[in-house]
Amino acid sequence: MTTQEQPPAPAEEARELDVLAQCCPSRAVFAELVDKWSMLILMSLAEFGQQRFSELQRGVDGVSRKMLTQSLRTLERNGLVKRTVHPETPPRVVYDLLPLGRELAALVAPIGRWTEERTPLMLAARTEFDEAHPAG
Amino acid sequence: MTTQEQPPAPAEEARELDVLAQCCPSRAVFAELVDKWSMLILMSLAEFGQQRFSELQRGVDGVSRKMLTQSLRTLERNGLVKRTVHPETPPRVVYDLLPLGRELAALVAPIGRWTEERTPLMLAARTEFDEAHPAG
DNA sequence: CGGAATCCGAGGTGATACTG
DNA sequence: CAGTATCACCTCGGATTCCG
Repeated sequence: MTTQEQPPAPAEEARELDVLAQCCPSRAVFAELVDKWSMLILMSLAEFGQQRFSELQRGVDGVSRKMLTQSLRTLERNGLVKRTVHPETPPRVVYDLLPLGRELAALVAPIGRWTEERTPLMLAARTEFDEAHPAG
Repeated sequence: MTTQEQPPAPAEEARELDVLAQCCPSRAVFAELVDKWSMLILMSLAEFGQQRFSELQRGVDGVSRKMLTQSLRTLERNGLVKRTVHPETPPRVVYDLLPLGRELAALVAPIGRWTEERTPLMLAARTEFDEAHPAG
């Protein structure tokens, strides 16, 4: 990507959008989406399809109602997730991925699978590291 | 993946993404790595190659020394990054990706590029959402 | 220069209670 | 059921200072 310094873009949107730069809007968006709960929610929705609030809370193990609500709101606000309220009694609220969310979920899933594959290696590395650094 | 001994396997219920289960070791690893700063650091190292501490601090815009140190330690401890101290004066410490880190960086980079591409869409979605939910 | 140590405020967590 | 509200924590992250 923007590996080498391009000549200063002449006030064009050809300007390098780099998430590494704090000033870039994409950086703030990145910080909002790259969140532990948000990514797990995306994975759950991508794997099991649309789910109710309580299903998500059970699916994404360990998430509190507060954080689940908050993360879903963020995902909804950025156009990644659709929230549908079915006016029944008791009420039924279903969350589903929008195209934008499906795109990101497709990129996130490999990280989940990679983590599962490589966890043994990383746990071994931890042990080695901790033995080499007994003090701290 | 399903590293640990399965308790009385409650029938099927075979999860494909163990990272969603709190009990699975990969979940804790995932939570450690899926961190804003860690991912930005990986992107910087992947894009610009090995870098010194101060270079990383300038490259990953906005990161404090504390969080940079902490994130680098975590990455080092899990075997993703190698820390090399050159005994000079002033001291020179260089960080570089290990194979494991290169693997993850390759998965993270697309998310960064995707964020940059889709930021305009998400900002638009935000505006729409905020207008539809004036109360908050 | 590359941290470690310290302090401190913001924000996440869990429990509980309440609403529509 | 799907939240919101509140409170008591307690961890996290930023700023500052000090050290080899």
